[in-house]
Amino acid sequence: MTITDFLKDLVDFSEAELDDILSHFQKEIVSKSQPLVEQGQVCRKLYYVEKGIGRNYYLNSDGKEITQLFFGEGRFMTSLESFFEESPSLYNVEMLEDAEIHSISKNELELLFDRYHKMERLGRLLSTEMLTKVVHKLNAIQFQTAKERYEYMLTEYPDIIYRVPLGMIASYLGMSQETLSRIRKKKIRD
Amino acid sequence: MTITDFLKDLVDFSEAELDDILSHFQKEIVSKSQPLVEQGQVCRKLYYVEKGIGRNYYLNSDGKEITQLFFGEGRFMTSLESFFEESPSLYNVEMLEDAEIHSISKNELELLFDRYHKMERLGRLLSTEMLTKVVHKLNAIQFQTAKERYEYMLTEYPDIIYRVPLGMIASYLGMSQETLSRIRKKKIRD
DNA sequence: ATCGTTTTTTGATATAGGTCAAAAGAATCC
DNA sequence: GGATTCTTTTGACCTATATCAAAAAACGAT
Repeated sequence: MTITDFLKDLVDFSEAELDDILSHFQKEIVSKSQPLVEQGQVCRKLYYVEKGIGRNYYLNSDGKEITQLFFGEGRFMTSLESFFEESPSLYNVEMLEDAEIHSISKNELELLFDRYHKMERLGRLLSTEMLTKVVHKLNAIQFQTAKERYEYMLTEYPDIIYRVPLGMIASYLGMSQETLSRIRKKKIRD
Repeated sequence: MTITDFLKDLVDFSEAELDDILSHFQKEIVSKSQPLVEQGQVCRKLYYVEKGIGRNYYLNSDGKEITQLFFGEGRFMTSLESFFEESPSLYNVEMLEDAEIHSISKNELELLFDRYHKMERLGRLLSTEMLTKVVHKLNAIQFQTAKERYEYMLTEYPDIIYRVPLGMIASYLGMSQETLSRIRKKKIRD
């Protein structure tokens, strides 16, 4: 879904408003694995994912990559806290496929928030939506077995599960890659 | 912190705006354990917690209570998805102490969002803040040992940890009450 | 203060899922 | 199209934490 359609769907901007808003976004073509943000840097941009899948991840104390969130097409992606509070990012952000994204800096975004009541609404709606998604995930992780967590992933992100390496999904679901591999095998047999 | 001070701190409302906004909230005195929302009902209100601690929780398939989130003083509390999407709540919501809260219905809130650009901003800021908190928790839960999760709780919610029963904290942290009891005992010895 | 209820602790035992290591299978590159 | 690298699977073993059960402690109401 193009960013234009996405914005129109959520809030009924006028043509003029929409044009102005879109003019503050930059289209970027990025290739697979090219880092957009690195752990320790301040994340300066918010991205809309038009094509591709992104993720943010960090290296734990054993140097293992832990995927925190995936961002599919039609989602806004950033290193949340870093972007909004201009603090060093705890996460790396990257695209997992060659991708087309649209970026906007914090200043430009704030400017749009100031200028348009409707833009502020858009921000609120997106933030609330994201919040409910994260709460869902939290629920899945907090008290479910490895098998149930995999099933949650299957229903919630069927598009993503077959497009990214197993190890990333495993860490996203809070289990080892070996465990996920065994679960998946057992699933297929059933 | 009173709701008035809280709102003023976040966004610079004029006196008139603030008066109008506050007039849409109802002050409620609720006693401990009195249910505000029950699993299956639609949650009709958003609450500001002025005094007391609230939580939302659900009963899992074994009938055990799982606490999902705590809401301390100065926080907005609701059954998130239920309130915004008017869907049956997955959670029960209650106060854990005799409490003073301020409530607003979805219609009145939407009315304020429509009326004031600044109100919309308030909503966005609160939602974003909540989002980062939940992401933090997710992080803590996803890959940390029981001991580390307890330490996260100590630093993130030192006020809450000594005011609510152990079992609720244990389920909030995704571990059994026995495990939390043993961890805490060991901590004291060090 | 005392009885009943709720919460916390403790001990014994069980198990889901982790870790390590190696093999098998895919994908990528010259 | 084989060599190299990356990803997934498999097996053996181990550990953190769950579960069960019962005692101890704390809390609340009369």
